[in-house]
Amino acid sequence: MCKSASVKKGSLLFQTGKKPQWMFFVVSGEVTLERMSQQGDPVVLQRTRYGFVSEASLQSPKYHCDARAVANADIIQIPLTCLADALNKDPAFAGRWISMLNQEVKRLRLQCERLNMKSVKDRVLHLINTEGKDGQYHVNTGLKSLAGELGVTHEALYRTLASLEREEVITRQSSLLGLT
Amino acid sequence: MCKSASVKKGSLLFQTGKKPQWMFFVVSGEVTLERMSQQGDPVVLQRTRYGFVSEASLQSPKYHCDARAVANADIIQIPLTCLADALNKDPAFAGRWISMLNQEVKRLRLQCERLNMKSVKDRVLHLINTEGKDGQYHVNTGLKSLAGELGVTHEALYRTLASLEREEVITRQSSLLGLT
DNA sequence: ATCAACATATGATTTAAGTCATATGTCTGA
DNA sequence: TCAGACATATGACTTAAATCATATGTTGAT
Repeated sequence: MCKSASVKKGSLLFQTGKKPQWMFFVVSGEVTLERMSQQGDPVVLQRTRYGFVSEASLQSPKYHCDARAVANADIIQIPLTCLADALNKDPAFAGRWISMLNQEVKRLRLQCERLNMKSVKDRVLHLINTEGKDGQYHVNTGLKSLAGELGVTHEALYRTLASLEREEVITRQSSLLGLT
Repeated sequence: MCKSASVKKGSLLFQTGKKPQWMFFVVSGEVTLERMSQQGDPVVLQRTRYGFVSEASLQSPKYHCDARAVANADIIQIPLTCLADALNKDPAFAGRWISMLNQEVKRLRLQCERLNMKSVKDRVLHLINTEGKDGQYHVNTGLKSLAGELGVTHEALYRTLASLEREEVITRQSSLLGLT
């Protein structure tokens, strides 16, 4: 019923406009949900290292974005019919699914809150406080990519991190950002 | 089981930190979900004129934001126990609930995409294109409030709208923004 | 081991938006 | 109907971030 697959870095799990047939679960590696902006640069809508990709496509007639493996990834594909069955017949499973969607809604609300902040400094601190653990945030995919998620240029992020470190508000050890 | 209530403009349906007991459905009026930023100004996380407020609080031990009636509102309160029961026993209802969460996830992803745009002009056009209907967006709650949702100052929004109108990219008739 | 591609980093300059000020328009409650 | 509160609007000035340039560090493929 379900099937496993390995996908190469750069390949697409699905494309905008196509009809959803599977639900994808990322076991390892990394998959992003992307849309092209009018300006032609890709916007990352979701980034998954372990979990479902495009949960919201469950009842969609077609995808509204692309899913791209940004690193070699192992994924599990579940037929949507199978998933719909499980949701219908297993209330506990449906409950866990709802739970996951609730989490995603909360995460997205926090991200919107963050993107509403004017200064890069505020966004970085908000990120550490909301996505981090004990004032420690692990940068998984490089600062350039993080800059994109924070809605700022990579230059602005480099400068802000350097400045925050100089002011001794945060510390940096390789890819770990910590509040002092 | 469920109970109706009228709430006055300005009053809170619930507060940050309190334990969720009810799910609220807005029948008329308007309710916002708000959090105070470090700077002390409120950030609107959700704005509902008809529908559920704080769907994501279903399985939360406590609220992570306030719900405020920003206009006199009529609401229905459903005990969470009752809602949980319905989700458990009625797969069709659970399906509709999941559907609603899917919609909210998509809406939030679009909002994040919008907030990632650098210029006010781009955000306004993206808003009309994604939230509008046939290139027409109805401003429900005033431009000042819209400015907040777009993550810009009201002055910047006034100027941008005036400029877009001057350049004949959009038209404005009272509270309707239309692409030309 | 070397090269190419890419991330990180920082300086110089430009620009869009924020901030502050002020004025008019609109709504609401006494 | 009047007054106060608030939204809309626009100008002047400031500022933070974008943009453009350049340099070093890191990584991966051949």
